[in-house]
Amino acid sequence: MFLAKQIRRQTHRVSAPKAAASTREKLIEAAGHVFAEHGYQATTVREIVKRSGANIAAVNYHFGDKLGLYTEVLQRSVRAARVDAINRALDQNAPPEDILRAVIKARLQSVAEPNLADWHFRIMVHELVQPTPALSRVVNEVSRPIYKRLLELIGSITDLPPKDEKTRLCAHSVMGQILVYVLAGPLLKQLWPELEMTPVQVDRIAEHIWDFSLAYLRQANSGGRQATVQDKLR
Amino acid sequence: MFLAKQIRRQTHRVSAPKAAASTREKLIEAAGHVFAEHGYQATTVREIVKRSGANIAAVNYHFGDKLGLYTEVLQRSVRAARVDAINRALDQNAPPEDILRAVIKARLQSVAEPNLADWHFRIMVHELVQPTPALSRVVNEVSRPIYKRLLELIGSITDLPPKDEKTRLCAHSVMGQILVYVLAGPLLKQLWPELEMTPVQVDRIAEHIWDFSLAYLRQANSGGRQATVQDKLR
DNA sequence: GTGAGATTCAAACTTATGTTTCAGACTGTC
DNA sequence: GACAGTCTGAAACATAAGTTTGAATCTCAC
Repeated sequence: MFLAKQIRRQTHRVSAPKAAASTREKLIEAAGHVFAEHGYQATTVREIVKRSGANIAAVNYHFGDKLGLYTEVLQRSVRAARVDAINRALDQNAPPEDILRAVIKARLQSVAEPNLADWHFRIMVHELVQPTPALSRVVNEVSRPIYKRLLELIGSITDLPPKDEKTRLCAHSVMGQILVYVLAGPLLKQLWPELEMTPVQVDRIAEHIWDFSLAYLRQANSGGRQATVQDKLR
Repeated sequence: MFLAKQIRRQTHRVSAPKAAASTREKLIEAAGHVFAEHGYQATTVREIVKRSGANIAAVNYHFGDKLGLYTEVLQRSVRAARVDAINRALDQNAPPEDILRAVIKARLQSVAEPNLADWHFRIMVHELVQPTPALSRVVNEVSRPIYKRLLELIGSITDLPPKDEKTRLCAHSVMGQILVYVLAGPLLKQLWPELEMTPVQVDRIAEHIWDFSLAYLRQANSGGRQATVQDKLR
């Protein structure tokens, strides 16, 4: 009895023991959506359990506390998120310009499916505005490699070193153009009601961002030497 | 007595009656900083009154409730913020390209002075991620006119109608490049520690965003006709 | 200076929320 | 079918935060 209580307090089911992970999984799924919508602070465990149909005590039983659940969600997030898609895009053997386009598209598509599976990115956004204690580490572990590869990618288009200030500024310019749709989605929707983030429209936007960015990147490339024929033909 | 209480509950000093606005002003000032840092939800009135040196009851006395104080802060924010600077930039009689540069600079400079006077924009950012009930209205009242003018400005560079989809996408591209520094400031700092948002550096960034954007805008302009000499020179 | 209203203060109240408790249900094992 | 361990449920608990209260203090016109 007493012992059991103590043990429970310590372990709180750190990993699914058997196949009874149903409640646990439902909690994570529900928590992802709620955290993504409201952020960590503004989210109540009562809303999570209500959404998942679980009991209020389930969170503490399975994850120790609210932060434990959040950590679990965040870790899955960074693992499952569009990171895969981005990495796949970055890995493919293609001209850097095409890779860039694929990356933009992969990232932007996360906005198009707000209901399913892609609260991942929105959680990152909340982390961005209001970092939670231990979790900026997780963000960092995922963001840094991607950032690094984005620098290399852009550097290979502009023929500049990845760590060059200009390369970084260009990377930020590309990131910013994507971020604005993720972050300011509701605001943009108000300013431009016709804006519908359908997959088709998202593709158009991604295409625009690519065009917009390449206009400068190509020019930056041909800054030193004269523009080559390849530069001029797409 | 009773009457006084009732009246107090209704009016809660809706406007400063005499010159005794000291506490009231201190509250607004302190609240601005705290709200900008944590957002509405995560901010406690106790932190605000502690920072301002006022008593806990002062918030309710002067503003009715926490939301009343926030509303006041937000209204001042949208009035005082860099909106003035932006409008001034938009109003000046100059070539559209130069105006665009001034706008970018004005907006970006709000990041450089994080301590003083410019929590305004950060509050907007929090509104963006977590809109508070009645206040998205305020945001809208300010954002829409600026958005409209930005469209006109960019339209005048690209020779496209302001409401054209392409114009809008370009406007978003410019906005995004600025937003990324406001929103992702802490993250970028981690990814690129050397990044110091000094006034000088901010100017360099603003200049980059301008260059980056114009590379496309000019090209878009010359989409129909051939690029003019002016287009090619700077 | 005095009184009325405005303002401040410390304390208490109310509600929301994370957490704990403990009894009971479930599950698989012997 | 009894047992041990796992899980769930309803209720209670503790704390934090927004708000209210009523007395004390201040301000200023008369």
